[in-house]
Amino acid sequence: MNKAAPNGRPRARSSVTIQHIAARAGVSTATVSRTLANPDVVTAKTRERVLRAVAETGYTPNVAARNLRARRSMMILVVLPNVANPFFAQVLRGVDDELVTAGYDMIIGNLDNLVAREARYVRLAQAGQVDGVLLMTGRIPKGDTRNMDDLGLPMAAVCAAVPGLAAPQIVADDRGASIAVAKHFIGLGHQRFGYVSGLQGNVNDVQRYAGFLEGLDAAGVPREAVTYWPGDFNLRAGVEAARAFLTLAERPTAVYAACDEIAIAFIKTVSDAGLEVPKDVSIIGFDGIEFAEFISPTLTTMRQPRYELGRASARALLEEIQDGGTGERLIELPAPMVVGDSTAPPRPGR
Amino acid sequence: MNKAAPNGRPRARSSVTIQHIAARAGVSTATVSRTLANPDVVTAKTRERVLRAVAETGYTPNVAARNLRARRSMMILVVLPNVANPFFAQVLRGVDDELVTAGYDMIIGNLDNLVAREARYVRLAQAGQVDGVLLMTGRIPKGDTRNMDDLGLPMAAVCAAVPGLAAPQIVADDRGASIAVAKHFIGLGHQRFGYVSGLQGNVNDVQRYAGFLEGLDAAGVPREAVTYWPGDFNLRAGVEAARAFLTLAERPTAVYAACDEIAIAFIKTVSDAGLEVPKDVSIIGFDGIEFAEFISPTLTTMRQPRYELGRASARALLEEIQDGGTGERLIELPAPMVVGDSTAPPRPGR
DNA sequence: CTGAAAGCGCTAACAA
DNA sequence: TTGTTAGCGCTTTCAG
Repeated sequence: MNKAAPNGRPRARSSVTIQHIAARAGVSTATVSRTLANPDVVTAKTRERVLRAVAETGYTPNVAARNLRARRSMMILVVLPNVANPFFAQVLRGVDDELVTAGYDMIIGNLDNLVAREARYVRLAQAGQVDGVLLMTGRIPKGDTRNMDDLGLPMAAVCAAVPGLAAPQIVADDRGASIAVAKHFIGLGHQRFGYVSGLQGNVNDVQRYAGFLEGLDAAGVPREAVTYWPGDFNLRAGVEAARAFLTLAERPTAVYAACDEIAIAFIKTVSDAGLEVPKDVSIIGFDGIEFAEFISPTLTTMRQPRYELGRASARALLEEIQDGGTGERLIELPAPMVVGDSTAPPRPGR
Repeated sequence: MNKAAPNGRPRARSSVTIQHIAARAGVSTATVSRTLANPDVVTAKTRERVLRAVAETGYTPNVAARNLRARRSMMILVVLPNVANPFFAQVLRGVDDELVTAGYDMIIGNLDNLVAREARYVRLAQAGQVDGVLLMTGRIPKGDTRNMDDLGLPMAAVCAAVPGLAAPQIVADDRGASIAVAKHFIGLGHQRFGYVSGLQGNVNDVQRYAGFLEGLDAAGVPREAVTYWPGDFNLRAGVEAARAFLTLAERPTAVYAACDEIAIAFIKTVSDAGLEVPKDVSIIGFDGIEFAEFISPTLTTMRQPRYELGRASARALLEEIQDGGTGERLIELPAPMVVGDSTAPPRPGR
């Protein structure tokens, strides 16, 4: 038992080790280990004595020692673009629920949208700190010497597909949902369209834009009928796109936003400028965040099954860990439309 | 749960160890270790040889071994009520930013609002898995045998104060902010008030309600002039409170909501019922979430410095770890009012 | 400045 | 069924 360390030395922790338990129960350390890992393999009497000793002392096995010896950590690394983004918070809950049941915990690898931060987590993974990696970033984290996919570590991707990754990928059907958006607008009679993008180059954004164009194209809408405003996945982008929209002489009557935040900010901005939604302009968002139904007008949006995305991906990752990698496979969950009051036919004559 | 991969041994990880580096560089393992931990202590020539060997092999020290030997993990456990709550997501970003600079990573202990889940994380902490614990829950997690504060582990609390915890606590000034809310309403001329609570018994909620009453009391408002609606910190609570509000014959003209979600849902619900905000009823929320300024009318709210709460608490925890515990101390960050369009004087004659 | 050697606490062969 | 024993890969005295 070491005493209070003055200068940054490790303080006293749970100082009771497997040795103490062994001594107290009058058995070997191996028996203690067995009792804890596999109770049925020891006699009832032994088990009882060991467990009593454990209870009396409040013993908990040292994880570092166990990890070192057993070569596993029961930890999963979750790499995500930005912890502050509420979207991922929901997904994380699904991930956590699934991991906890399997006895795993999660380490958060927050990139804060900075590519430079990737290397840190590659290092962490390479150091044997985790048993698996869940990618929410849509790309393979780059390390100093090796990349995340070069570690022989079980992986899975969620939310954003990673091109060329040989691992399970669980994503929403961005393209299909976006085709549905186009169809919905077309069905209402719109003829001039706008798209406010998410982060440039983001896989989801690319898919959504592509799907939207595809859907419009199928209805014979020419590409020139679509105005594109670049953005990112934040509220600010909606404000800026709306301002650009307002300066237009001949405005689109139907705008598709890459996420709900953008859509909500767009609505707010054009409303403040005196336009009416949906009479003057219809808007559809993406994600189906909770706030969508608490603004006025309520937002028409494509609902991503965030919790289920989290669960499914965690489950897939656990399977990778257990089965040693059943490997590549793409699971696309549908993102159904939730119709709100932000969409309507265009004003006559528009 | 099974521990070993079905098909034999654990998969190949970073198989290069300090031994390999030592051999390759023609030095002892001790020298390799020193070079990596403290480069200045070896000669330039030695350093160069070791670092080359490291670079050539892509060697990364095994963390479990290091943890075991060094008795530290460079991991912080963050216990939070609910990962899915966007409020905490922001705080987490502050925490992460601070931890990363100090070389720490974080493990998320998500309680999912379930007290029963606490024990799991007490165990994790007791197992030496982390160097410190950050509590966002407003209570001390209870374990099977011991509680979180009984582990001799550095701790800090953030967002919600933990009564009787001998550790730094970093919170927003709920009480002071709520007094300001009362004053603001009073200044506008209101005389009948409502309060929609957060989760029953939650420290923050208790403080906010107390502060609100205190502020009203100071202005001579009798307790009967305040209607209380129980809730939790979710949108749904705002809907329910609003419905109750609508049934009242003589309605409050000023409502204070324990968080912005509640306020937003309240506004939506009463607006849909034909009332005008703020003409018929003024509303103030708490937190200052981003959406507050993107609804109509924009929300008056008390802005919590979420990112800063995260940073400050992480910093305090790191100090605890380094200084061996400077201990108990309460830091209250101000939560300034952001005035929106949801507050105004009551209609004449009300 | 460097090397030898002793473990950190635990698990898993292998014996008994 | 249980004990003995040999490490897992690393850091850190203690000598040299």
